[in-house]
Amino acid sequence: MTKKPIENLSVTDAVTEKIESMIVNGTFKPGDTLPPERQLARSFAVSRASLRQALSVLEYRGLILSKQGGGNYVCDVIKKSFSDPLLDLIKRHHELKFQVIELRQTLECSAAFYAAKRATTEDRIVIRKRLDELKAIVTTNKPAEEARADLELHLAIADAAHNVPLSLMLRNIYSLLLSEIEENLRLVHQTNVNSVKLHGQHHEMVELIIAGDSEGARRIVNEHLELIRDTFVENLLISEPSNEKTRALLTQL
Amino acid sequence: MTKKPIENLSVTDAVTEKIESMIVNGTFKPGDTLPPERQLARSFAVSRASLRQALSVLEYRGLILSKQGGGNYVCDVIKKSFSDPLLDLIKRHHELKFQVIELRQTLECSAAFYAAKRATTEDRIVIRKRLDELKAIVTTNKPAEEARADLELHLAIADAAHNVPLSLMLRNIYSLLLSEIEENLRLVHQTNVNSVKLHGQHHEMVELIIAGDSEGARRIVNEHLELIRDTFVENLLISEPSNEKTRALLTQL
DNA sequence: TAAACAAATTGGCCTGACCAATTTAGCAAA
DNA sequence: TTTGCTAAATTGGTCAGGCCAATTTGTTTA
Repeated sequence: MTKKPIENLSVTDAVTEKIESMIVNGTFKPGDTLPPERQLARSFAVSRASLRQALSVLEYRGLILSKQGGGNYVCDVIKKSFSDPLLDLIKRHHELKFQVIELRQTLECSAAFYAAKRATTEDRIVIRKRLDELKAIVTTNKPAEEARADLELHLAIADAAHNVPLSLMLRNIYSLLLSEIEENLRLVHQTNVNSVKLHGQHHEMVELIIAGDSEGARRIVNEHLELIRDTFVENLLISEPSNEKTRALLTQL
Repeated sequence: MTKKPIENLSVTDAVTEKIESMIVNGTFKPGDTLPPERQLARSFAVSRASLRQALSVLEYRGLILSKQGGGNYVCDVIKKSFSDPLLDLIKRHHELKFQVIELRQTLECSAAFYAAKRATTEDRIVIRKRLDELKAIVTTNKPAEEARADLELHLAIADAAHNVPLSLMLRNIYSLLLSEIEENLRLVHQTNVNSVKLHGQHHEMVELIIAGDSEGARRIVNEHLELIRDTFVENLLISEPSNEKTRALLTQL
């Protein structure tokens, strides 16, 4: 006997699903205005408050748009919904981005440390290859591709650490920060000093890892991410110098 | 004259952002229960209906969880994003546990480092309280409760680091390792030397964090987890001495 | 000590009301 | 008729207060 999972839908959830399906199956078409809230609530036999809770979720999801005095409109462009709440959160809170970079620093330092200890011959070959590829791309001056190549190098190092959870976690962080990293690279390249420094660090960290100098590798990666972190903070200072959150951030350093 | 972009925030949206910020900046921590809706509404000077609309969006986004009669809880957001595949993996592959402990070591060292730098007065009070609770429980000789109290102390330290992703990640690791930690404690207590050492470390790490000695805190936590890691390995050696994976593990140290 | 009950707490839901933005209808002027 | 303005109706935004049901908490009882 297959036990049916108890239907634990709240009134609000039920209404949300109902309206959603009516939009999906074409009862309400994009651009349409929904019936007035009072009428809609009556037709669903729920209170206007519950209906409005449902509508607010639908609006957050980008399915409808509410205009005071106007009505509730079905959006013609279904906004891509964030499947990942954390990603969503980080996009809107800069101080979290800083924290993620900090976390990245923590994890990468360890990754380099263990990579220097445990990298196999194949690992070393891959790491060196990624470094060469990065160097080649740098000369073409294409920030997006460089960001990707940059990440590939760091990823190769992470994998060489032979710690699955560690490398999984870093992958997640990279995907979170990809656009951020592009932006940062652009900024780093505005000052030649930093640009040279960054590439020097890449070279050095690879050498140290391949040489098996775990403490040295940890140190150089720490410096590397220090530079990245500082660039990010500078970026913030330029774009939002007097922002409250920005100032709060600075007190933590 | 800088024209301010018109603040078109509805009451509901403003409340949503407010609560969200309070979660992000640590006013409400994962697992916390929010104040009752009526009280929260009063403190924001909005109606309960508006507050509830905000809460419903936050719940949809997976930031909080409402339980009728219970309260509104702050979720461990990260479960949905960072560690979902990770959790799966580790449950099915025992050899990953060692790597998780290693990851824990990495994360906790950083947590202690930042906690020493950033802990507020309240943080310090909580940390000291957790230590006292742990000490009290140690005398009762109940491994399960001691494991929980142990984790609570480490958790308090993680929270004091004021890095949301870091603390979320550690929470997941703890939940993953809870049973493992109990087992380890049992083992540690079989030798009085280690037992005394462990509790001494707890005491010392709290003192160093409260004193603001970030490097010292990092060092002592590293030693602490080194001891834990070694105990785990010894445990493996006892239970599966000639296991292939066990032997492979030893070559990595 | 532990189990069972009762009270207080808390979220879920509803009704009805008022305000503010928008739309609509009506009317007057060109 | 057309245009432009104004007032009324419509509609979403918010609030206040109330009742119900699930949960938690404290107390009593076996």
